[in-house]
Amino acid sequence: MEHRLDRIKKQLHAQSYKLTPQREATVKVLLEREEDHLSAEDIYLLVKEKAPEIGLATVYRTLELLLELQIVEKINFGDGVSRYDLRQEGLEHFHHHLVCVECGSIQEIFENLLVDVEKKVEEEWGFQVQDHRLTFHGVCKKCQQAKLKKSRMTK
Amino acid sequence: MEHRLDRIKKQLHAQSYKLTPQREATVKVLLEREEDHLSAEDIYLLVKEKAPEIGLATVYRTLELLLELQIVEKINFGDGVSRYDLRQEGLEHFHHHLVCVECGSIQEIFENLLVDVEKKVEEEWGFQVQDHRLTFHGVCKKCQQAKLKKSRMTK
DNA sequence: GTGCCTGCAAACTGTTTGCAGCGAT
DNA sequence: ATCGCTGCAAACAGTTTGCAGGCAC
Repeated sequence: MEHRLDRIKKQLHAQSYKLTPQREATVKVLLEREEDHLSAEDIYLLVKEKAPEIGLATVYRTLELLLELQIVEKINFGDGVSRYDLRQEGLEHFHHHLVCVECGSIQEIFENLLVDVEKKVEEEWGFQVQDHRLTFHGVCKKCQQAKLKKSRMTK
Repeated sequence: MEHRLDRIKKQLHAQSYKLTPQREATVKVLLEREEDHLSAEDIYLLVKEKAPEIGLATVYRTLELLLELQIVEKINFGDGVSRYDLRQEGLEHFHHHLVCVECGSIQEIFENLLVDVEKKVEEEWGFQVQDHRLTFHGVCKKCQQAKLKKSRMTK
């Protein structure tokens, strides 16, 4: 965990930005809650626990900065809120998401499922792909099992 | 074009909603500008040309209704605005988008490129897919050619 | 008259901006 | 002394809501 923070620190310095206490607290929250797809507000509240004097605007500015440095990605699952997701180190493509319509959980897929699809898009549509966003909406394993159980009970 | 309007009218009636003049004007705009990925504001301005007395709130309410009836889809390309896209009749899956980072154009792909991918997701992750969102960001054919031309000129 | 639908204005939510102050160099 | 960074408050943009009136049945 620490090494990732260090690497981010270096990335910032390389572009002559500083890793201020507020920025560090924000990055730490992102690292700790990596799987969580937090909104800016969520992050703000969590950062406040570490650094109570921080302002929401600072969180937004930090996130914008991290976005610019490609450390995080901004995603939008359809509710009006932007969520922030750490990019995987050493993974050139953006990972996919499985959003459960029952329980709202969000699972991540790091395997690149789109290699063939991208090839096809480049060949058949002449479109030079740089990045992608892929989200599936449906029912997660857990909720399927829960539903099954329920239907057996009512039988 | 008329037949699609008729069909939508029937869909509304089936759920005991009325196709009021305002709703009709809104749907007509959506049909006429089908390829355009309009925002609510865009739609509002276009509808105003047909029905100047309409209010923005009505447009929002109509779009919400159409969303509920699965006639349109709400999409978000990352700028803060929701855009509305007519679903293709007789196409069960939601179509894909190619967003050009150079010129901002948005191209649609109606072919379902995700059949194999969805199968894999169901099998390997146990996730029961209902719908998907796939967007590619990159450079469209036109802009690639324009860039090529430019680079030849500077040679 | 009942109930759906509308326009308007106000409210709300998430995000951005302006500004004065602070702290490190 | 400069300059980047911060907190606060105000501004802003997109969307939603409350409400009184209107229209169709």
